[in-house]
Amino acid sequence: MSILSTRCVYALRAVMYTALATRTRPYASIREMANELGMPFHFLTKVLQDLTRHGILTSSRGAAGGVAFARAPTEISLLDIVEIVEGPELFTRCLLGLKGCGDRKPCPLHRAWAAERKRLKALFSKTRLSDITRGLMEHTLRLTD
Amino acid sequence: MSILSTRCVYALRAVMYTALATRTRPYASIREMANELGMPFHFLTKVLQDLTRHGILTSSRGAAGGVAFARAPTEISLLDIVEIVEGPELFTRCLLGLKGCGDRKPCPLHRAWAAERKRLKALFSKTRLSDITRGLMEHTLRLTD
DNA sequence: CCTAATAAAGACTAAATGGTCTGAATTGAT
DNA sequence: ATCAATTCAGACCATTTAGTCTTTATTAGG
Repeated sequence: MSILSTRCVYALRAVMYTALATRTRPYASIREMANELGMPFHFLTKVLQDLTRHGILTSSRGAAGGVAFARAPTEISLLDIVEIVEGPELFTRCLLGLKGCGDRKPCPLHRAWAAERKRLKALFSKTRLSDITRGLMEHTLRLTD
Repeated sequence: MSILSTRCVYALRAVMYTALATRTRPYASIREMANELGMPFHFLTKVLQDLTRHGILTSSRGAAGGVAFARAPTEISLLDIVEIVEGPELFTRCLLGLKGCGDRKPCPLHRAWAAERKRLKALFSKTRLSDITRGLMEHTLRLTD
């Protein structure tokens, strides 16, 4: 799809949606979220359960249930999400998958990639959900096609 | 594996190997390449056939056969390889896969990602095979674990 | 206490990706 | 001409990822 798996993309868009939705009510409904964002409901459910198990979200069953943040949204970075879904090494590993690739005995792309992955990682770690929420409320940002 | 598919990683490492091997003989043997680089032979064959069909490589069957470059290695960028294997939009599309994501009505990551993908694309397009070959000959670069 | 709405759990299917195998076509060397 | 080494072609299998379905446990509200 892109450089991220669809699981990961769903997770990111979903937490952004959750950040917006939980401003007006205690829990964001997964079914509603799936409809709004055009994602398969059951699949989204699994992705969010994963985030719940990892302490990003809490959930409530039953009527008016859904998911909310376990920690303050300002304390959750997009990197937290990506690392849970894609594994912790996306921005650490060699681009060519070589085991001992590093400054000594590098692969042909090591130098350039080492700088780039640092930037990429920073992109995700510096982005706060709270900033995104504001943009979504003002409709200057969007989460759907 | 990484942000690139294993097909793509194989393709990149293979052309780098080919650039090195064809300095001393007309064709690089695919079987030898598969052994040296630790890749499944038949799978690598397919990946290289793909590059042959797209005019990056030429091949020769029979004894002493193998693959060589169809164009001068200095005229082939790593981006050419990546775009053939991963499709032409890896560094163009929205990170969240949204259709009309752009400067007006952007997704929450658009601004940051637009800058980043440009860099990433540049990383691949600016890297010349010839530079890599030199490093490989001097053993300051490597293609295996 | 009931009931409807909801998330959790897990079995299952579908599609994409990675990998294997066999046989045919081609080539260089003997 | 023959033979061994090689790529090419395509069928096939395995693994991973994406997606579906059904059942159970839980919750709020009447």
